[in-house]
Amino acid sequence: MTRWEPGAAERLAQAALDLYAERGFEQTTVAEIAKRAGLTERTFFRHYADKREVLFAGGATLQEVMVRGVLDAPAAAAPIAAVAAGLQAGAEVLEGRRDFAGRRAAVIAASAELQERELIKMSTLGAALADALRGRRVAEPTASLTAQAGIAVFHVAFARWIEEGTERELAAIIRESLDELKAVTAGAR
Amino acid sequence: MTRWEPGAAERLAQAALDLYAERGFEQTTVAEIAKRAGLTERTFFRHYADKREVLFAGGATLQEVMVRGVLDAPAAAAPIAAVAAGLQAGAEVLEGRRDFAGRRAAVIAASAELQERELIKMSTLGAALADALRGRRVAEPTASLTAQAGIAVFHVAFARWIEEGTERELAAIIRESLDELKAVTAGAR
DNA sequence: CACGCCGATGTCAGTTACTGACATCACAGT
DNA sequence: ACTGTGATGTCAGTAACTGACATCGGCGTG
Repeated sequence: MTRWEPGAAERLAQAALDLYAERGFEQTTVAEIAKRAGLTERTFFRHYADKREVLFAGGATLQEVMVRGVLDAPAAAAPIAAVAAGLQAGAEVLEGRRDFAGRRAAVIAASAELQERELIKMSTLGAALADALRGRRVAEPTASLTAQAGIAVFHVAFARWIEEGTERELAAIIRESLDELKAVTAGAR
Repeated sequence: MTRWEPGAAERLAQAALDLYAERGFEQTTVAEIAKRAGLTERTFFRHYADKREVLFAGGATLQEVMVRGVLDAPAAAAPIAAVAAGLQAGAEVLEGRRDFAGRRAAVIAASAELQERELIKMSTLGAALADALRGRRVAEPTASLTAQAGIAVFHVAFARWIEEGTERELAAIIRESLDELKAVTAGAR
């Protein structure tokens, strides 16, 4: 007989996503989330640093996968190609969870506060990708600019993936967006 | 005899920047800021929506100037060139306030919460630039990607401008960073 | 098997960001 | 003089978050 049901963090995350979707992020109190998960408010904050983080905790995994993808790209690959490889690796992780990703994205889109957190996560990811590029002996500012461009591509592609009702794969949309970026910047200056 | 000293918003902003710099953002309470400005906490929130916004209220002006710069670029200019014109217009506004910008940047760099707010302001700026491009009949996704790239360039250039102790002009650093972006993406795919 | 430590949770009190409702009073216009 | 208005003050309240301490099953150790 266990003293508590296992999976407290998962129950909290599920309850939070449901409540945020039902009545909005600002209108949901942490006490309500905890109650629905069968726990107390204090326990919520032991698992998640704040009310927003419950939606973003999974992002660390995605970042690790992408960084590995960049590092494992062929040594001869150009910086932008290495980043592309990282994005593709990340896309594989997401590929099976489109409806979860969509529900989560809708909740975030409805709250300015959550958008702030999303942006800083993206920025952290960009920094991690830049770091990976430097690990491949790419110099600054090429590393940072390339990583930023990669993030922009991912952002645009992810939004399209969620928006399109179709079965089109995220990986394909990323390739397409990258081509578009190339076309845009070709005429620079 | 006036009932209150004028310039309440400015006094609050000054007091906030000073205190954030002295002891850090999280360690400063709104009550302390208000007291130093000779006002009450409630009045602080009448001028600024929250504790962070006091550092970002001026950003609206910068955005307007940049948007105008994009719209006023020659009709023949390519999207990326129009964005570049907008960034240059923004640079002019900042050019005279390097030490203020530096102090503010240092405070923001020391706080994750403030970085979140900074990022969303940058994102809003990016959206506004994309909108301006669409006003120039640039189609999606070119408009968004170009604007994003412009933001990335501005971000990198601004950081360098603050970091370098020299008298080098922000405008010049922006031109240089833009050239680097062009070089990076030229090899894409 | 008894003991004792550990880790996840609960309980409780406190701080602080932020909000709504209402009061005050110099100033401006009439 | 009379009155409306706007910027501020006062006060009470909600909810995010934190620190300190209590609880008690499970697990390793002797």
